[in-house]
Amino acid sequence: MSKRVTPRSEDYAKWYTDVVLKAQLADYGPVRGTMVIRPYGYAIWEAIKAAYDLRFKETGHENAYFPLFIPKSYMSREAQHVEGFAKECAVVTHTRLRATEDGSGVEVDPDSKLDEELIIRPTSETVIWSLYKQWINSYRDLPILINQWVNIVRWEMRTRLFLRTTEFLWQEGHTAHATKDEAVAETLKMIEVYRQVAEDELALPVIVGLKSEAEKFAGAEETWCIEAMMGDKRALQSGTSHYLGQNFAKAFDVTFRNEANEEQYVYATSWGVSTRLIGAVIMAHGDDQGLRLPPNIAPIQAVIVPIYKDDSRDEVLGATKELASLLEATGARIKLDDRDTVSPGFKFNEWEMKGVPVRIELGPRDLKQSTVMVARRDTGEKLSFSNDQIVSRLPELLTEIQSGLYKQARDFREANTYSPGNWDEFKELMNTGGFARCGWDGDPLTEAAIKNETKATVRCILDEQEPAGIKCIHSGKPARYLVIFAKAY
RNA sequence: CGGAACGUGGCGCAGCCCGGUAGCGCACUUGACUGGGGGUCAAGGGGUCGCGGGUUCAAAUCCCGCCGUUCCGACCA
Repeated sequence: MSKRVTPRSEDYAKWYTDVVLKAQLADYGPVRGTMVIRPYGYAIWEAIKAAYDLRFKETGHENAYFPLFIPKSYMSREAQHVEGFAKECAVVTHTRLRATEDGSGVEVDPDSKLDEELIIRPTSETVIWSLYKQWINSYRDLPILINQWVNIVRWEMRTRLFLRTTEFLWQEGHTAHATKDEAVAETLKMIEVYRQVAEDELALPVIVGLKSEAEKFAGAEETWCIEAMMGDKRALQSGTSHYLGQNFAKAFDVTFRNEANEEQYVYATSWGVSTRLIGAVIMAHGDDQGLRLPPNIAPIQAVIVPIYKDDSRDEVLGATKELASLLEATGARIKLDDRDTVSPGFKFNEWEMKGVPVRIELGPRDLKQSTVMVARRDTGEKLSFSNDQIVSRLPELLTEIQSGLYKQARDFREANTYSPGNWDEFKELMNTGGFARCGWDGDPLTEAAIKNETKATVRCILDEQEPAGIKCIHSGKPARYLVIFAKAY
């Protein structure tokens, strides 16, 4: 493997894969479409997870765990749901192996065939609603506000590390409510939580909107989403929150008695974000040196690299250890890279590849002057600070980098968001890349035609209100919605 | 599932056309020198050439079959 990553301008897809592999975030698993999340990548996931989990709990949700296996028959209860997921379900048909007769290996034991096959969850609405049926009898049992952090399997044809893999990690919230208003409010509350954490913690500017009929979740009445622009100007759906109406309650016959002693179906929501967010962070912030991590989710916020010759070694190492504990006392996540086996130049490149926001160099020169050299990953700037300064400046520096990365990504999105005036301009824009903010007549046939001609899809509907005086970019009819069109991952 | 390419030390590749001792770079091991942007020199270790069959005195190389992977489409968080 070469030392550098493929430049983004040369081959964006290859750049992405290079960064994932060289920053040691993930590796390919032995089964097609699977990935191994390596410790550094998993640490990023843990930070993202912690940020979301905190907000979920603050908004009244509890974590639980539902089984991986779902009876096949459950999948067919909700008509749209089965249509949406049937083609990508992994199915368990047998329960054991046996040695082959010639002893050369193992084979499926035909005697162990299951009467009813099991589906490995592609999402858990069905299994969860089969339990909610048992748990809900009265309005006094509502609302139920449950979340789970789990792995799921969707047998995709083509996969890409973090963005689309056969198995991935996510969280899925599943709530049950007595009224439509309450369920709709929950749906909106959670998309707002998604927006906040994406923007405040991942420094990922997102657009909040509603999915079109074609793009919404299989089984939902309405799907709300957050959409982000990646470094190649394509869109990435980064989180979704669904208002499910009474669809699953009806499919699983979940009713309750309201205060007037009337039997009613329960209203539902579900919402999820996945390890795909790691892909979003990589593509929103990464550059040709590798990853650039927002300090709030960086496993290491500042790395200290000692620089010494044999005669200065003990003195420098002593000083860096002291500095490390001073900086740790500020609450920052610090790594002292005291490996003696690689050169400082190697460490610089390695930590830049891994996106550590701040690098602090300390060598004999600094020792004499009581200073340190500080390099910012976001701007590449190198600055000299006195020993005292760095301790008070580091927290500020991390805050600046956090907001700087957000601002860079938002400016990039704004600079690449256009309002094309006619169909030719639209087509040209979809060729060169970017978001198109324009009118759409709301007709699924128009949407399909646009996708067919340009590969662009409705990323989200910005406002449910009919926009005055705006025409559909494709049909020229009065627009039903103001939307964002873009090519998406 | 349609189109294309590729399977050779851990990784990336050359060798194949034209059959005859399996090679290069990176990585790895040991030592010395080095150390402020991916170090230098020296000495080492490691390969059933994806699997199965065929042709041949002889197969990484030619032929047939299978398996796998990647890329491009359709599908998708």
